[in-house]
Amino acid sequence: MKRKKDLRLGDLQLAILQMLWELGEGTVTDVQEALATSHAYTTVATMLQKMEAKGLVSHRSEGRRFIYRASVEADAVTDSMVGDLVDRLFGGSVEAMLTHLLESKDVSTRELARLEKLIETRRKR
Amino acid sequence: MKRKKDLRLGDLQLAILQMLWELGEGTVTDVQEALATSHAYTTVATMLQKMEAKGLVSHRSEGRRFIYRASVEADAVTDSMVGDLVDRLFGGSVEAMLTHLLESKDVSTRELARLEKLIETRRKR
DNA sequence: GAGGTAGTACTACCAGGGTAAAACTACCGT
DNA sequence: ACGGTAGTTTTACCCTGGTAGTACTACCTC
Repeated sequence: MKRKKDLRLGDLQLAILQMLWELGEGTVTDVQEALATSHAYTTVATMLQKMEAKGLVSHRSEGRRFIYRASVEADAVTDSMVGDLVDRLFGGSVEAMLTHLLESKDVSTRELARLEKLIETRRKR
Repeated sequence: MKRKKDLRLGDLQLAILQMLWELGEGTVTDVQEALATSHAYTTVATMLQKMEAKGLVSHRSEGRRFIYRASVEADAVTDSMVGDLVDRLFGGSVEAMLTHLLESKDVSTRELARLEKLIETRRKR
């Protein structure tokens, strides 16, 4: 019941992946411009290199420039990171995490209704 | 709507805090022995020093040894770390996080019932 | 009071995320 | 054909978490 890869990504790496998931693929410039926070061109390029070395992204050449794409799926990363936190903070109990979120966080009444519906359909399986 | 301190603690630091929350307070040896994973005495001691510098723990002397205690509350840390992940992965939407957990994770039917009840009481406020 | 011991303090690394300048290179336009 | 420029590659830091050996020191015991 253990995730094979335990990804714990920093802000920049995660943001870059998110951009690539959104764009499908893109050059360094594409990614750099798409990022919410401002980073030097070379910072993004370096990060992409490091990420490629780790197998998070891959690239193909088009002329002399690189077109990057994510080589991990969004779901896998989300699952891994959420799971990691559930493990670390709630001893692996998803229920505990859910309870925590429902109890202490600001969830609107409308959202609560939506969630109830979600649970309903979820229970029918 | 921003948390003042964005804590992103590593495994050891979090584990140490958890031990201190559980024990109330303790010496280096206490903490070291309470940890699930094995670490050299000095590793724990060094980490405690670093954590004190950051204001995560504090100590008083008793004879020549230090008694450490957490100076941050469990809730604050949990909130901060969960909130951080919600921000990073779900654009700040607690609802999205909840949906994710309900959809993709293994939650038993009994738990779903419990959660429904929780939502019920939660809605009454 | 001399020596072991239980503590803390100091010092030193490593890895990884992040940052970015500087160097190199291939191409493009005039 | 030559210079600028759009790209990549190289190099070099910083910071933090983690790891732990070594050094120092106070105390306790015989």
